[in-house]
Amino acid sequence: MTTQTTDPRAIRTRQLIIDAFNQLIKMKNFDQISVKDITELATINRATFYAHFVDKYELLDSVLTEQTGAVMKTYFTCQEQLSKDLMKRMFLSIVEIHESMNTHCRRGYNTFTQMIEEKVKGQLERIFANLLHGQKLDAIVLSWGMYGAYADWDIGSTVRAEDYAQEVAEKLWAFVQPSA
Amino acid sequence: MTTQTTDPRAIRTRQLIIDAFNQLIKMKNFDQISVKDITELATINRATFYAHFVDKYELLDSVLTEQTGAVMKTYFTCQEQLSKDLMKRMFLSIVEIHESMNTHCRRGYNTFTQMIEEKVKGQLERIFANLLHGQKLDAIVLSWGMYGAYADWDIGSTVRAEDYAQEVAEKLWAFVQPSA
DNA sequence: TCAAAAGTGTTGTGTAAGCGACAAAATTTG
DNA sequence: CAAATTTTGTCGCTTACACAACACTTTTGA
Repeated sequence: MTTQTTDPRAIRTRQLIIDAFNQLIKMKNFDQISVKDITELATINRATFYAHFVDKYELLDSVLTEQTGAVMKTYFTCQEQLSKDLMKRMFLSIVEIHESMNTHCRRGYNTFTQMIEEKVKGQLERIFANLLHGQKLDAIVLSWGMYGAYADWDIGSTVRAEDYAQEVAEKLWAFVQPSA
Repeated sequence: MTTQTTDPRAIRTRQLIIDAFNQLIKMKNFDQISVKDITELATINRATFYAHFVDKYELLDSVLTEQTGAVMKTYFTCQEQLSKDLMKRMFLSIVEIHESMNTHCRRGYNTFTQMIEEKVKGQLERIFANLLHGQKLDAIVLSWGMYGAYADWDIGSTVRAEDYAQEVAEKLWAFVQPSA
């Protein structure tokens, strides 16, 4: 939860930076994009960039957060009850996050996977913790477990994502409901 | 020739205002568009609007100038030599200016025709004066004559614009080259 | 290999734009 | 018609951004 300005100038400028970055990342590797490139495309002053982000790595970080969050939002809301179906959709959202990142940043996808993993696990953990009313350890196990399952599926599973998601949801559900 | 800022902030803001206005003019009559509407859609402060334009009438004026100029640019450049063909294209540009205005602002087109006439005649006069190296009276006669021809054609001519343009060009050419 | 060029991050100063408030039109409504 | 509401310009104050200059690091290429 960063400060979050309401000043329309700051909002516009931030968006200009993000838009410019998203354009550049389609064509270049992350490490061959300079802050100068970004600010020139965004038609803002370089000094202004540093008023919004400490460096391009923080920019990347916040873009990834935004992207992953946006995809998740299309699969589920944080207000839902925990359920097998919710878990299934959480898994499927991970699949789509990677797919969209892969097509969006073709060039540098591999260099981002580590960051994406951290982002996604972090967000999943927060959501689980929220739904389980603060059972921190459970939330950690679930988020890591789910992401691990995804990573395994990604390596070379031949099963359809849908089916695998179902299986994962069953397993994790059993974990949170050991009674049944 | 207004001051013309190079400050990217001012350029962006001006564009935001113009874009917002162009959106609104598609849906509302000019006189039911308030400055407040424009600034809200443009997400700028109302006070800022008045730093760029004295009122919405000046905004309209400069938008019309821009639009007519943009269309003309697609038909000819100010660097050309005066020729029958150039005159023909000048005439055709008038036709297109009215067509595009008509489809663009459906609602309030009629209220603008007077302003468009003044803009177009003014621009044509400047171009003619430039090409004729400052024969002011010739330039006036030519611009009024050409626009008058357009107005007449517009009322109810059944001739194709192309053909009429050819005719007009011949006539005006004879005027500037009385020797032939 | 080393000089030129390009990029980084920071700072001070000036300016464009945001914001709230205001009185004075202009519009709407009862 | 008058009261209520909206719109209009304007003003003082604050903030976000532009710009130029800076020392510094990294990349480039002759």
